[in-house]
Parts: sequence; C-alpha cells; structure tokens
Amino acid sequence: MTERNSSKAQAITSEVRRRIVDREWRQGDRIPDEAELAVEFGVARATVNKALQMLAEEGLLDRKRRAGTHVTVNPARKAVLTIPIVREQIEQAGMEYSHRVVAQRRSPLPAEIAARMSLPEGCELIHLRTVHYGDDKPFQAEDRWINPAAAPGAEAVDFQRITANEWLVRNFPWLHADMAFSAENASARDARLLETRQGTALLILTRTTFNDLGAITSVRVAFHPGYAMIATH
Amino acid sequence: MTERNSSKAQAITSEVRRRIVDREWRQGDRIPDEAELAVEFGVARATVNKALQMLAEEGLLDRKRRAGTHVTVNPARKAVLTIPIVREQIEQAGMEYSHRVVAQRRSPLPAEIAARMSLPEGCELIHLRTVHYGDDKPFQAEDRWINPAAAPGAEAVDFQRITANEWLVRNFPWLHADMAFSAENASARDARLLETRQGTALLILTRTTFNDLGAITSVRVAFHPGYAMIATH
DNA sequence: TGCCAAAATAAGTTTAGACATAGAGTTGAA
DNA sequence: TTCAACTCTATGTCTAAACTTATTTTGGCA
Repeated sequence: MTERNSSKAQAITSEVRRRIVDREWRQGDRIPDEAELAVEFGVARATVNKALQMLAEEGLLDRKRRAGTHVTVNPARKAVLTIPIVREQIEQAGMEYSHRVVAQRRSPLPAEIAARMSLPEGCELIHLRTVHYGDDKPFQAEDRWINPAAAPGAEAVDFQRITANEWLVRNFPWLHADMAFSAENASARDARLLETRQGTALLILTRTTFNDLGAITSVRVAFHPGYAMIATH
Repeated sequence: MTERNSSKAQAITSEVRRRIVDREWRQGDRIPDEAELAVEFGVARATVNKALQMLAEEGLLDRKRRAGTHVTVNPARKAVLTIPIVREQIEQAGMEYSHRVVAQRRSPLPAEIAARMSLPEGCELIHLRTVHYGDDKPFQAEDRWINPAAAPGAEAVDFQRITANEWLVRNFPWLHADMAFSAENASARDARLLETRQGTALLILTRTTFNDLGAITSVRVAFHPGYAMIATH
C-alpha cells in the first residue's frame, strides 16, 4: 500500500486513489463498502470512513447512503486558490514591499458595487484606491469600498501605515465572501497606476466580504500585466 | 449555539466561527483546548477535534500539538474553484452546446509546453484546437496537447463526437494538476475563433494534469470576452 | 549562566461499538 | 398497474477510551 503521511487513513486514500488511477476501479463502478474495506485493510470502519470522505470531498468518489460508494463519472475539477496578503506575497518573493494610497474619501456608492454589496445605491462609503509595489514596480492596483457600518473604526485608520486589507482581515473576520476572476483591458487609470499601456490585458479579481452586519468591503484588484494566479490540486 | 447541519460538529464550527467573528476570541488568542470545549459543549473530544480541524482547514484557526489552538492572525483567503465540464456548464445555463474541432494533428512540442509537461522539447504529441459554443456563440477556445504515452488510445478517438476533456476525464483520472489563471490580449487567432477583436482582454486558464505515467495533457483555455470565473467561500 | 534531558501537555489518530438516517428495494393493497 | 408503506442496508455521526507524537516547560547539572 502506498504510504503518505504515516497515517492509516492517508495510506488508504493513496491506495484507493491508485486503484482508481490504475483503473482497477473504473468510473461508475461501485466499490466495496466500508465494512469490507475495513477488513481488507485491517482497520476500523471509522478509519475507512475518514479516508473515503476525503476522496469524496476531492470529487473522486460519490457516496450515498444505502447506494454505496461509486467512482465519480465526470469528476469536476476542483482547485483551491490561496489569495495571500499582498505584502506577504511580495516579501516572500524576496522583493521590498511598498504601497501608495492614491485616493481616500467618502463617496456615494455606484450602482454596480452597491448591487454586489447589497447596499442602497448612492449611500456613502469609504472609497480607497491603492497601488502595491514590489521593489518599486507596480504589483497590483486596488479599488476598494469599505462599509463603516460593518467595519466601525475604518474612518479613523491611517491606511498609509497599514494596508486596508491587513487592517480589515485582522479586525473583521468574515463569514462569507464572493469572488470572481476576469480579464479587462487596462483603462487609462489602470495603465497609469500599473505603469503600462492602455488596453493591456489585466487579470482582475473582485471580492466582496460579508459578516453578520452585512457587506464589509468590496474590492477590485488589477494585477500587473503577465501576472498568473496559481492553483494546485 | 447556532445550528447548521443538525450535526454536532457543524454546530460547534458555527459557534466557534461566531465567537471569532464577534471578537469574543480575537486574532492571536489561544482558545480553550479540546477537552475543555468538549465539556462545555457536552460532546466527546473527537467531535470537538473534527469541528476544529474543519476550521483549521478553512484557515481560521492555527493548531499545534502542545501549543494549543489559536485564532489565525492573518488568515489567507482560500477559495475553492470548481472548473466544470464545458458542455455541462453551457447546458446548465440553458444554452445549446456545440463544438468544433479546428485542428487535430501530431506536432512537435513547443518548448514552453514541454517544460510544463516535463517532457523533452520537440517530441511528438497530439495537438488539438477546439472551440466550444453556447447557442452558436463562442464560449471558449481550447488549445490542447495530449500525451499518448500517458493516455493510450487517444489517437484513435474521434474528438468531433466526444470532447477531449470528457474523454480524458472519463478514461484517465489524474493524480495531480497544475493550474494558472492569467489575462492575455487576444491574438489574431484567438480573435477569429472567439469572434472578437484582436487585443481584447481574455481570461486564460492553463492546466496540466499528471498521472503515474507522467503528463497526460496540457491545455490553454481562452474564455470569451467578459467571462468571469466565480468562486465562493 | 547555559545546556540537555525528562516531564507534561495538547493535538493527532485509531478503535469498537452504538445509533441515526437516507434512500433503494420489496411488498401488498387499491 | 401503480403507488404507498415498509424493510433493509451502507453511509453518517457520535462516544469513550487508549495510544502516539510534536512541542513546550521545567529542572537538574555543569
């Protein structure tokens, strides 16, 4: 049996994965039930259960009470993205981090962002525009709206000293987040902030986070040209 | 205690999450150990363990043996992306799916893709270019290389009838995948295939999958302009 | 003081056993 | 034939107890 973590459950996931990859168990096949596998591997049923649940979460197995466990027919590919704190990301790459607050004021909320945040259009939020640099080269430009109703104290913070992201993450953990990746041609402003040409394709991440008081913040991050967001599975 | 799934472990994760969001337990704080929480919630320690492990995976808690469980200071945001099978995605949106194989031939592998697949440059793979349509409007253009050494039988498949993705997914489950999102200005070819203007910003997904025989396939998917990849947490 | 070994502790894992529950399969009445 | 009611089974969940292991703390010794 292929080992992995010295843990029995991990060893079982590896072995089951191997059987699937080697097509001993084919897509759609029903695999032996937990009790049988427990006997085969010489472990308790709870251990087999843990292993199979991991593989089900990964999307390799479909499990249903009474119907048993089947190898997923068309496994959808799931990928876990880790969106790091900008500063940490830049410092980890061995570059020197700096950032510049381009604008900070109260402004009435545009319709599009109001919809994302489930707030009435035109209500006043804190609007913040920041550029983050690695070794003085623009890394990402962020355009952020902060809801002081869900994040009290935001108005008194000096966002030159601490980034909005870090302050928010540290002070207002969220319950739920919406996220989307898209591509946009750099606007004149994007181009200026990221020191590139207008029209250049930029990877855009928009993210809105909520806690029990409603939307905390909505941010549009434009990455520098050529940036790639990595995910693994 | 906030309920969620009728399961005790879920109820505990909800309650712990609430305490963190409501700042009863602050970032960096050490929370009571499993035994104490088990007494407080009136459950077995294993149940508390399961609940806290879920929150640790989510990134809300840091756990170390002997040192205890702490609320994560700078939680990195993790998001799970589900990359659906194109056809299913289009049909789910209520559109009619169709696809067109633009080119299919054996070609020597370009350097960049060879590197991604850990194969020698110039070795011959199956090169496939396909456009996927929803209601006859281009949805995505894919440029795929298939390694017949890791996916035997690929040369005999009629990719007009079944998409390469579906055939591969059904026949060659993978062990590991590399994925990246980026943005590119549409090349002349991209523009023609996606019926848009050259230079338009396109969301690009590149994905390479591996099994125990090596790289199975490497694909570059260009989505139609304006497409957004959604993730939630 | 500084260093190393031993003790203590909190999480990690496993087990056997129990009960819960979804849902496929079967039966019987209309 | 059809459908509702029931049965049965594989997974889902929980428990109490034990053992393992990483890591911190402590205390002895040089």
